[in-house]
Amino acid sequence: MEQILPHLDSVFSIDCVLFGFDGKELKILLIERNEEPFKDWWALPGNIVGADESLDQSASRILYELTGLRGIYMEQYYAFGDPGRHPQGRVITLAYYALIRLGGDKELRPISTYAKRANWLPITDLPKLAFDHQKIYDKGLEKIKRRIKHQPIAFELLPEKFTLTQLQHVYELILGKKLDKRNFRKKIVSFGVLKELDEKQKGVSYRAATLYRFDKRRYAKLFGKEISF
Amino acid sequence: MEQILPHLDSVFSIDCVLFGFDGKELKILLIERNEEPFKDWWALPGNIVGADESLDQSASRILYELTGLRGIYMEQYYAFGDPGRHPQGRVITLAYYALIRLGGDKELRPISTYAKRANWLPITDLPKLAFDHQKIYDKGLEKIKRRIKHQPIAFELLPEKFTLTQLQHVYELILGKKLDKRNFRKKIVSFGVLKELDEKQKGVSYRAATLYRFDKRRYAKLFGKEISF
DNA sequence: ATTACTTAGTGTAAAAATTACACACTATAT
DNA sequence: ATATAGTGTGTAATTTTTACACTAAGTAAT
Repeated sequence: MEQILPHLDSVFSIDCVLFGFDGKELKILLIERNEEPFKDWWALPGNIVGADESLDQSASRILYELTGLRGIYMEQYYAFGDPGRHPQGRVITLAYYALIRLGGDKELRPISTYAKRANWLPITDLPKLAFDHQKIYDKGLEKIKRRIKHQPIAFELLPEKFTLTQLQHVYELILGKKLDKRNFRKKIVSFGVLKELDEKQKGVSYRAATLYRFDKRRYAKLFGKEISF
Repeated sequence: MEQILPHLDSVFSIDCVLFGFDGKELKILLIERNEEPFKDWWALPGNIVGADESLDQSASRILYELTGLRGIYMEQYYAFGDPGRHPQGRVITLAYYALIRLGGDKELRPISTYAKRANWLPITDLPKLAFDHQKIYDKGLEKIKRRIKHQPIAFELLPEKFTLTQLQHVYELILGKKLDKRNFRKKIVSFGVLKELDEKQKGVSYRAATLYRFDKRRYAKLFGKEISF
């Protein structure tokens, strides 16, 4: 990424678009840069790929260093490499996205040193981003919009046990449109990858909803068949 | 790519999976390597990204150098960068695919010098490939299988004027299954991106089929709506 | 205990899309 | 004229999608 600038002909980095969901809003993790260029700007977190790492390993390491999280579903989605994208030299960057549930049990570990601070900012109100990071983010959002229609990625944003209303909420946020409650339930249940639990939601001041869990086993068996929203 | 090996810490290259269609079979372009490592093996054509090129420009240049073709629909789809993928050092490569119609008017220009020869080989009978090129190819095929369901890429494999039977043939080859003729026609026509011409097929020894053309303008207007096979 | 409030949870009918399926037509070659 | 090979077309049954509104269940306040 951009915070370290060795004097090489070209640098290969990974930038991460970390989508977080706190139960209400979709957010992304941004850092405020402490160095030129783009000092004081917000930027996507990223880093340089290590010599002996695979790309996925590198992405996992970077995610870990920035958030303390492991075992997160993460996927590379596009390489950005315009010669002018970095003012100080050729930096080709590979973009990954990850989906993370926020709040709840463990708080995210504070971030590495190269930034003034890091913050989860709601995607509805993002600041101007450094470099071509707006473009990287845009493409990432586009990507998960498509992917959520065919892959069970929404569950990554939710706690292990969730209600159908919460799940619907995630779909609505990512797709950017309201869905019909009855039709949503009919369809999502018909995929057969949800396990209805005997438990109910707790701590709400109204009728508690049934909790569900994503059933990875049954999903694995479906392989080949396509989910389609 | 792999034929040139400057003594740098890491090298960034582009490899191309060029799918070609000759009216009968799906083929890909392979080169026979003339140098170690993997001397005499078949490999995907590729090259190193130039210092002042964007990634897409670089891919276009490489395609042009290898085939003499310009203006081909081409898209990056995955970066491969396992530390061990190249025996002589770290080479991160970005894979692009392109779809090309073979035969007909202009023959492909012969290939650069770094290979003994280049050949279009049917995908049903591929040799062992150098490096991790089998993996790159597999992922590329997977990619176009998905993409052909939502994007009008099949037309890139056909001449400008084509029959519905030829179009169906392309879909069947890529999807790897037979389709019903009447249903296929109903659906593909319903998308509204085909222009029926007044011309008929020529040179066949049976009833000549009507020719169609892909209507880019009407497709552009559809943007937002999804084609779905 | 009654009431007010808030979200959970459910069914159906109409419309649209998908599937399965077979034969007559047309051009050419002999 | 006849054989041949691929073109081009319609419909009925099934499945999927859409649109739509009320009762049930639990909590909170009185």
